[in-house]
Amino acid sequence: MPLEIKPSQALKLWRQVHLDLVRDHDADLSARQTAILLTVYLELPPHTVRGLAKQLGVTKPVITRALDTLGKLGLLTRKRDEADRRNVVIQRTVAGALAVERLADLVTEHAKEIGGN
Amino acid sequence: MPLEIKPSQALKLWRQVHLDLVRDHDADLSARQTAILLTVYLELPPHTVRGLAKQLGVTKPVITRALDTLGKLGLLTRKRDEADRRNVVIQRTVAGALAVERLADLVTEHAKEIGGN
DNA sequence: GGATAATGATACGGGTCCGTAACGATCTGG
DNA sequence: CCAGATCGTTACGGACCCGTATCATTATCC
Repeated sequence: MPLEIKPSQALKLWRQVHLDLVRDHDADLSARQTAILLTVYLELPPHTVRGLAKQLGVTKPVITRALDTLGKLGLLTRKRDEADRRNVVIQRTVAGALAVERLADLVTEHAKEIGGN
Repeated sequence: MPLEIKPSQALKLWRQVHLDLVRDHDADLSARQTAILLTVYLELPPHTVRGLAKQLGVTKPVITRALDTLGKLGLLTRKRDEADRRNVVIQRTVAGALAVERLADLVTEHAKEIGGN
């Protein structure tokens, strides 16, 4: 059963969630950072810098910098891959999982409030 | 009829749309810019700097700068209010309407692709 | 008219991010 | 082994955004 959303509903939902994100200004993530965070938490590991760069269609330094920021926020960690020490594996954290969960709740809550058209 | 979305569906949807937004990197808006753009296009006019600042819970310079950027992108325009020349009225543009419409389509398309859990 | 208030814009010092290019570290294949 | 490829990071110059404070312009009210 596909998820049925009308364009007008989609826009209301998008606006309401973004308003909340702006107002709770402790979690001011850019679109790229959000995409990275959700990819790490939704897709199967392992996640590497190169793999993320390819998925997002951006260069590696972009990923490195985003990981710097997300790491500073405690939302994920980097670990050197001991099997191939050139690689860095991106791992989840408790704080990151909570942030993702909160985002999910934010979206579902606002979806409930949105009427029929 | 409220909109029913499960948390796991919400996250998938959020990720897919953000991935698309990152890949079409002509429209790299921050959360604040997105909130402003959607507010202008969804809520009834008139929109002022002060009003937007209050709705988003941020200071006026934040709005001014965001309007600078959004104006430079052609997504909206400013016009002096002739009735009270202290006010600036934020107005929609054709390009902005198209961008909003495209975002709506993006969300609805990805919603369709998302399965039942 | 003149003091006061309100509105949006600007100045400033600091931080973050960008894209390109280069770099050190590590693996691989002959 | 050693040249070459691969991986993630860093350097650099430039652009953008932040928050606070201040500014110029305009309206209001006595």
